[in-house]
This record gives sequence, C-alpha cells and structure tokens, in this order.
Amino acid sequence: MNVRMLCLGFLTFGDSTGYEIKKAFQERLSLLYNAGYGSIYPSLNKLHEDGLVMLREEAQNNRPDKKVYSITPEGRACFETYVQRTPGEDHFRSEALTTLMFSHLLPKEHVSDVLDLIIATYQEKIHLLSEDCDMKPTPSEKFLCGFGVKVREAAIDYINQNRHMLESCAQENSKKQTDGVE
Amino acid sequence: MNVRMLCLGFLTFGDSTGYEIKKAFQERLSLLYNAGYGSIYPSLNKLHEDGLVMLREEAQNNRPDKKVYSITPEGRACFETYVQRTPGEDHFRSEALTTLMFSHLLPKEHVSDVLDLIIATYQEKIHLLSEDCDMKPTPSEKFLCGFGVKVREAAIDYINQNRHMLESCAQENSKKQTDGVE
DNA sequence: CTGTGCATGTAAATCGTTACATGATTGC
DNA sequence: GCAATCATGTAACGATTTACATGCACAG
Repeated sequence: MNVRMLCLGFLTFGDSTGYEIKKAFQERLSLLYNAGYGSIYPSLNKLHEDGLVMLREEAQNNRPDKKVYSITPEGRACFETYVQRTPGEDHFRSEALTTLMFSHLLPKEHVSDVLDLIIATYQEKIHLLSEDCDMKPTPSEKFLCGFGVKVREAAIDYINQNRHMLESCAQENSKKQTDGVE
Repeated sequence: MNVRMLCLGFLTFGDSTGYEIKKAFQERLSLLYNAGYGSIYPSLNKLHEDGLVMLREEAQNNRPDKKVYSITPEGRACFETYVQRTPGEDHFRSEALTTLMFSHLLPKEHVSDVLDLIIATYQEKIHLLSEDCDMKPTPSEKFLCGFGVKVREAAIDYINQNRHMLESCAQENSKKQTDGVE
C-alpha cells in the first residue's frame, strides 16, 4: 500500500485537496503511515493521469488555485479491487531496538537511557491516542487507535520486566571501546 | 539505521561474508529488518571503499572467491559513535491494518478473513519465536525475541476482543460496490 | 533430474524523504 | 514582527526491492 493508493483511499471518504490529504494522513493514519507533500502531490497527479481521480480547480484570491480531487468510478473500482487482495506482511522498524541488539558495545547508562526513551515515547503516544480515541470519526479508526494503545502497553510491561537482560550485558562503565580494539 | 550500518554492526560479532550476513539478517534480525543481496553486497563495497572494513579473498574450487570481511578500528569507532546517538522513532507498517481502515468498502467476510489472517500470522510467528528464543546466542536477541512474542500476544487479544467494531461497519453481504457508485 | 545451498554480483525500477521555492492571511 | 495556516509544487538524493546473470555440489 503506497501513498498513491492511500490518497485514492482517502478520496473514498469524500472530495479533498492535496493539502487536506496531508492532514488526513497525520490525523487518521499516523500510526501506520505518514506522507509529505513531496509524495502526495505527485501521487495525485499520477492518479489524475490514470483517470482514477478527477479534479476541479477553485480560484482563490492571493492563493494558488485550490485543486479539489474526487474519485472516479474507475478509481473506486480500482481501489476496491486493490483492497480486497490478500494483504502483505507487517513490518516493524525500530531504531531503538535495533540499537539494543548491539548492547555489548554500549555503556550501561546508554542502554538504560534508550530503554527509558522507548518507554517515555510509548507512554506519550498512549496518552495522545487515549485522548483521541473517542473522537475518532469511524469505528475503524477507533479500533486502530485502541490497537496502538494496547500493543504499546504490552511493550512497556515487557521492557520493564526484562530490561535487566540488556542492562547486564552492556559495558559496565562508560569506558569507550577505543582502547580495547584488540 | 540502514543496511550499510547493520552490515558494519554484524561485523562487530566477527568476520563474515556477504552471504553469511544475509543469513544473519534472516536469523537474528528478521523481526526488525530484512535485507537482500541487492542491498548487502553494494553496502559492503561502500564500507570497503570508506575503509571501515577490510577483506581477504579466499579462493575456492568451482565457486566464486569467498570474500571475508572484517571490521577495521575506524569501522568500529564509526559504528560505536553511530549506535550511541539518540535513536529515531519507531515505524510500524501493516498492510492488513491499513486495509481495515477501509472496512466500509469491504464485504463483511473479507474483513473477517483479514482479521483471521492477521491472527494466524501472528500466532505462527509467536510459535516460531517461542521455539527459537532459548537458543538465541545473545541476551539482546532473547530480549527482542520475547518482545516479539509479548507484543503479538497483546495484539491477538485486542483483535479478538474488538473485531466486532470492524465487522459491524463492513458491507453486510458480498454485493460489490460497482452498482452503488451513486 | 530437481531443488536447495553455496557464493557472487549488477541494473533498473520504485519509492519516499528532504530541501527548496513562493506568497498571502491571521492571530499573538 | 513572527509563527502558523493555507496552498501548491519540483528536484535531488537516498534507500530498497526485484529481476537478472552465473555456476558447481549434493541429496532425494
């Protein structure tokens, strides 16, 4: 599922501009995806070229014309076909956890700091999600929101219960490796 | 953390060839990252150019020469500096969950199928991880392995308890939208 | 005789991020 | 006066995926 398809998907909810789609990514999909103008505008152009969306330009004073996109029947059919395919695998990327795979190279304090940072980041996200959850416009978004909370809560519990595994294999003090290169 | 840095990181565990590094990605880091030859071999070449790794070529009969890479002191220093930076944010991408954001377009059975598929996939992963966990060579890997299990267990629980939210907003029968384009 | 493992790579395509470029309006 | 919001985009870069290309050994 790339930015192009997701833009098409957002247009199934109603007409929209590139600018608004950017906001939709932030407000509705930021748990799973984020996109910048640099990918959204070219995507919309491509969708238009392919006849999957239409646009009407609305003149505005002192602003660039607003380009309001709407999905065409072909676009809708295309998206529905796409979304009924068997979905691919999940991907989870964490620079923090990846870093911790190399705990043997890190001073103990740094390992603890990274673990604390992960927990703090997750806690903040949980906080934001909990606040938003009830206000989400669709059941799907509520579901995803709750998912984000529960998974992070489990992650925090796990980290608190098992962090000693990492902290005990880290470098005992902040002595750098540069002297121990062998 | 890109493939180049991860290759460098693997070499802190000991000398290795590109082929072996590919296996290391699969066996040790597949929860967080996966890389193919198409990114590993060019990465190793770049690292060599930059003087961060050395290589010795071992002739073999009827096979391409084996290129055994080892990390240089500069490479080690570079990696340690890199790994002590404050890590960036996590990213979680799920095509299945993204699909479910569009439940309003999907026949109910398909929503259920996708949910069942997510659960089955997670369960299989949990099974594989649980078996491997004890055999993992480093505490870091055990930690990560356990993390993968716990988080997926929480996800499955959440899905089972809340799937009705999605199933009730899906299309009641398998009637396609093509007639209801408005 | 077929598939798996060993062992290397290149080239093209796809995809996304980041930085740049423009410019008025509104609220603090 | 400064930041934020509205509103559009392009260009360069970076990263990864995928398909291609080669070829022996060994097990079933």
